[in-house]
This record gives sequence, C-alpha cells and structure tokens, in this order.
Amino acid sequence: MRVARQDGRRPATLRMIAESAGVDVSTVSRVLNGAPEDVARAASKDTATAIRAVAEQLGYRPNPHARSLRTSRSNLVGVLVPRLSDVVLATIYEGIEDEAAARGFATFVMNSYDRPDKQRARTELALSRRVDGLVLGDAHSDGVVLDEIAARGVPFVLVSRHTGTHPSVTCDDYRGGRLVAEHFLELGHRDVGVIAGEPFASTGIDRTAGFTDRYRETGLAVPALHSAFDTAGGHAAAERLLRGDPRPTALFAVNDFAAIGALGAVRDAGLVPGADVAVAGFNDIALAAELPLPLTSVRSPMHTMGRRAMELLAGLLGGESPPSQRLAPELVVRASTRAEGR
Amino acid sequence: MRVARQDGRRPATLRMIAESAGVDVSTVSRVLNGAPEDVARAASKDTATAIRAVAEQLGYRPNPHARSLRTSRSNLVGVLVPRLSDVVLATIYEGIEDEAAARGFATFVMNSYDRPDKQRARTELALSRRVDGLVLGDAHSDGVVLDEIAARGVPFVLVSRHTGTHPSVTCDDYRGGRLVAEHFLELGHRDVGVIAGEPFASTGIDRTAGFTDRYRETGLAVPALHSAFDTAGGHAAAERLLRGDPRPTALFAVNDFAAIGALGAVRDAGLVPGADVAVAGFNDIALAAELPLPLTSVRSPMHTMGRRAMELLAGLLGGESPPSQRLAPELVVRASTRAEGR
DNA sequence: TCACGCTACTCAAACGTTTGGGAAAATCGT
DNA sequence: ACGATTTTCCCAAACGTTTGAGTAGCGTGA
Repeated sequence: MRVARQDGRRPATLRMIAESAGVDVSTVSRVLNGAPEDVARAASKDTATAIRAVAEQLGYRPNPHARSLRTSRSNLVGVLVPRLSDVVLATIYEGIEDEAAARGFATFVMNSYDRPDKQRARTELALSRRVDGLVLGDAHSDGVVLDEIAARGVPFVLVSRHTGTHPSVTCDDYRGGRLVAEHFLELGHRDVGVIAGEPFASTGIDRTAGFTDRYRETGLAVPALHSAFDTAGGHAAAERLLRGDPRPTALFAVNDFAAIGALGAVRDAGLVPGADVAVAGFNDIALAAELPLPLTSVRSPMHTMGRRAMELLAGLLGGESPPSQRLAPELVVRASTRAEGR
Repeated sequence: MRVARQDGRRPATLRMIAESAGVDVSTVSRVLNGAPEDVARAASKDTATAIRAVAEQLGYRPNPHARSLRTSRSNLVGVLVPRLSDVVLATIYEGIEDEAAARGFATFVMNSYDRPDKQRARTELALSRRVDGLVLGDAHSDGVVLDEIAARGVPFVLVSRHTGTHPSVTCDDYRGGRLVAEHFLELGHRDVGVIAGEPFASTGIDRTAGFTDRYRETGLAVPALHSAFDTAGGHAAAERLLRGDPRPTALFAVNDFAAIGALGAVRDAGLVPGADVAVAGFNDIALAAELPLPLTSVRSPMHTMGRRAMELLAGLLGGESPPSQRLAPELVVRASTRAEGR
C-alpha cells in the first residue's frame, strides 16, 4: 500500500525535489505543473522523467496556497443555496460539486435561508476566502443583492432561479407549468388551483405563469396562492384553495413538498386525494414515486442543472460569455392524478 | 451603501495600508490580525486606530492564501458524507457548517457514496487542498480506510457513525433502538421485525442491537434484515419480513426513508399500516410528521451532532483530546404505531 | 572561424503574510 | 543626571510557487 508517503515529515516541496534531482526549482515547477510545451522547453526528456520519479517518490502535492498566492487564482468557487437540507438544492449542489471536482475546482457551500442579509454576509465570506467565482441558487427576483455583487465585478452564475440578464442555468419552468396544465385539461379539470410558492423565486413564478397562461388560453381563470416551499406551506395553501367555490378538482403545487402537504390537506378535508382532487407537484424528487399515493410531478434535471451551472461559471472564468441555459422538464404521471377527478 | 469598496482595483494588502499609514507592514499585521497583547506591544493606541481607519477605508481583507502559506494552517476542514442529498446527512452538515463558520473555518463537503475507493480519493483531494482536519460522516465499521487516514496523522472526527476508538459524535443509537422496543412491547407486539440498514454502518448496527437486545430480555427473538437506507430498500426488506410466519405486527426500520418504504410494502400486502402493522422509523426527519400516515420515529439531534463534531475537531486541532460524545435520542410517537396492532 | 540558433537549463523577483529579533525614543527611579 | 525600563516601532527572513529574462554549451552553415 502506498500509504505511508511521508509520515511524520512535512509535505514535499518543489525545492526538495529540485535538490534531490540536482536541478533548479523553476525547472521542477515547469516539468510538474507546466503546460506540455512548457515542459518541453524546460527540460530534456531524461531530466523530466527523473524529476517526475523523485516527485512521485516524495509524494509531492503542489501547495495550493502558494500557488494561489502567486497566481491570484484560487480554483475555489462559492456556492450559495437557500437551504442544503432541501433535497432539491442538495441535488443541484451535487451536480455543481461533481463538475467542479472534474475541473479541479473546490467548492464552499453555504445556506442563505433566502434572507438578503445572509446572502450578503455569505457572499462576503466567500469573497474573503478569495473564491474565483460564485454559483448562486438563491436568487431573488428583485435582484438587488445580485446587482450589488455584479457591481463588484465578481463572476457568478445563477442556478435553478433566474433574474434579469444574469447568466443562469434553469429548468424551463414555464414549460413545466404548461405541461401540468395540459395534463389537467386532458383529464377534464376545469376548476383548479395553484400553490405558487414564494413570490420572490422565479421557479414558482414561472411554473405558475406557465400553468395559468395555458388555462387562460382556454378561457379559464386559475386562483393561485403563495406559500412556503415546504409541506406546511403546501398544506395551508391547499386548505384555503379547497374552501373555494367551486371547489377545485385539481391542484398544482410548484414544488413536491408543497404537493405532499396538499395531499394531506385534501385528506383532512375528507376528500380522497387522486380521486376527488388530483394533485401534481414539481421536481420529481425520489420520494414522489415512493409515496403511498405516488405523486405526479414534473421532473426537473436537478443534477444536470448543477453541472451546467458550474460549466458556465468555468467558461466565464475562462473569459468567455457563455449563454444561459434552460433545460427541458418532463411530466411524470402517477396515481395522484390518474384517477378521474370530480 | 458601502458596496463599491475597491471596484476595479486589486484587493488591499498590508503593504498598501502600511504605506498609507506611514508604518511598517509588520506593525499593520500585528494591529490588524494579532492577539490583543500583540497589538499592545506593536503600536500606540493612536497609531493603532489610525491603521484600523485606513484598513477600513481600503476595505482590507486578509489574504487567506498568504496567511496559510506562512502559518501552514489553512482553517479549512474537509467533510465527507455518504450522500448530501440524504436529508439526514445534509442536516448534519448544516450543523458542521454553522459551527465551522462561527469558528472561522471554511468547509469542503464531498460525497463518498459509501464506497471505500471514493472515500480514499476524496480524502486525498481534501488533503491536497491542505485541510487542517476532516469530519467523516461515512465511517465503515471495518475501519480500514479510517486506519489509513489515522496512520497519516491527519486529525479527524467521526460524526453520525462511530468505529473503534476514533473520536466521534453520535446519537445513542443503541438507546434509540431500545426506546422503540419498549414502545412496541407496551403496545403488546410480540412478533416484530427489524429493517436493519447497511451492515457497515454503526447507526444501523446499534439501533438494531438496542432493539433486539430489549426483546431478547423478554425472551423474544427478532428477525432482522439488512437493507439499503432508502425507500426501495425498506420496501424490499419489509416485503420479506411480512412473509414471515408468524407475520410481524410491528416493524422497526432504522431509518425514516426505509420506514416509508415499509409503509408502502405493508399497504401493498393488503394490510393497513398503523392498524394491522405498526411501523417506526429513525431520525424523525421533517417529513415524518407530514406523511399521510404520520410516522413514529426516534428523533436524533442531527444538527447538534454536526455542531458538536466540529467542536470536537476544533479541540483536536487545538491540541486537546476531547472525549467522544453520544447524544440522547427521543421517541416521537405518531399514528403509524398508535392504533393497536394485531 | 564566426555568427547564429538551438537546447536545456538557471536566476531572481514576486505574491501577502507572520514573527523573532532588534533598536531608537520616551519614561521612570533614584 | 544617568542607567534601567518600557513603549513603540522597524528589519528581514520565510512560507512554496510561478514566470520573465537570461545564459552556457553545442551543433550548424558559410
């Protein structure tokens, strides 16, 4: 096993290798960490392999702090999310992390709890850690914190939510909302309601807009209620919508957790979810398929969104200005809308 | 708004402050980043305030790379978890992050997917980033990867799972298992089964042991089946347990997601969960209370575990050797076990 | 033979901090 | 008034890298 490496001693440095190989540290640097053309001009094939041998034997790992200090590039990126214990954001972050790792970046994640003061404070913290850029999953549609960050010239991309013209990778939420509307219309639902999520999140806004636009096109108005993105929020909103007259026969929650809460509210109202009232959610989290009453949901490519966002940021850091992306959603129909409404 | 700071220009350095204040950079360093006694010996009250004024005006932030290079301390810690999109681990990580931030540490999180090769690779990555220490949430009970890490002299603490004598912060899982057994016994369940989780995780092992020990004390044997920690795993294991003769009237899943899967399996078997078969889980994730059939579960202090783990690591890095901690679990009874079994 | 251009290197400075060791100036004790 | 002490500060080296600029030695063509 190649475990022991350098047990008690300090980590190997370029200088140690240089001395051991009888060359200058600059030569070692170019051979070990330089571009192929650099290494060609820096040393003969023989010295290069000799250097590499010593490096391997000493277990050399470049010191990232020294490198960052010299190059003023940290290969660090900061990631801000509303809340990591929300599985949607956690999954997006997994995508970000995977892509970042593949590109040699390391990431810091932090929760902003969707609070502007925390957003500012956490951004500040990331910046003080000298990140090269940021991936923001907690953009608010008013965009004020974002504009502040942009004004400071910090490269960043948005993920999941979008705002203004800032580069972003999102799901085509509007399209997703329409998909649900189509589905409900096909099932014959004419009295429906939307649990619209937080008013500052483009996800909820767009999903709601897609849905209501489609209904408006058929001449039907749709009541929509804002709510927290969690079960409690969904429950409360559904409760109120179910008191409407006429009572909706189908509910669209812009988020799976809210949809789960809605299922509970339907049951609490003495109705049978899926039969009396159809319920659809959004994101298609793993749990949706496993619920006692499997939940119809719009699958959003969360992991891919994360990857793409990191790709975009890498592009940005490389001096390009890659275009925003909107990824296609997909409706997954399950029992919670399969039985005929009414 | 104090936004503009230093728009286009490079970040402020000690030298810039020193020149602007007419003192040496070492003086500035001591005043700005030194211990109170240091600053006292470094400059008069007046110069100190003058220096601080300039620093503030220039928006000075110490360069962490330069500092780390000089001190060979990074104030970085690496965190390894099986999977961040598991809400249990995400919540623990939130605790870690909160405590780390409060102590001026930044954290890298990475998924190991409970695979030893990934554990090694990710550890290597963290180490190459020069973390001061690690928090490991993915310890396997065989402990081989851990021993390798320990042999390299890297400070680390375990969280959620424990192994050997490595410092750890865990829930008292054994106790938690016993609590569920007590509860089941009080309800009169004599034929029960355990969905035991992965065989390499101390969480599953201890929870199962606590439960079966309690039953053994009353002279009853308990069938236990290993499973993945997710709904699918719980579903499959429950299915098999329900085929037992006599058929169990209560199931204990060592994890809430597995419990949710078990609920589905009970229903699929034509039985009524909560009435025909009681089901209890572990962790008491937020969802447990919100399910159509609210789930009885053992609450484990996930966030606190994270915080404490980071505290422990900080202690370790400070040269102490703080003792491992086992935090108390708490049984939360809900409808999934409230109706009489049988 | 000499100017020339390679090849294979070396030199030295710089990135922004921290920190041990002074040292000049001010203050104090007697 | 003079040595001792304290206050207030400066000097310089070091952490490990990268990178622009140079150079010794060698082969080549005329």
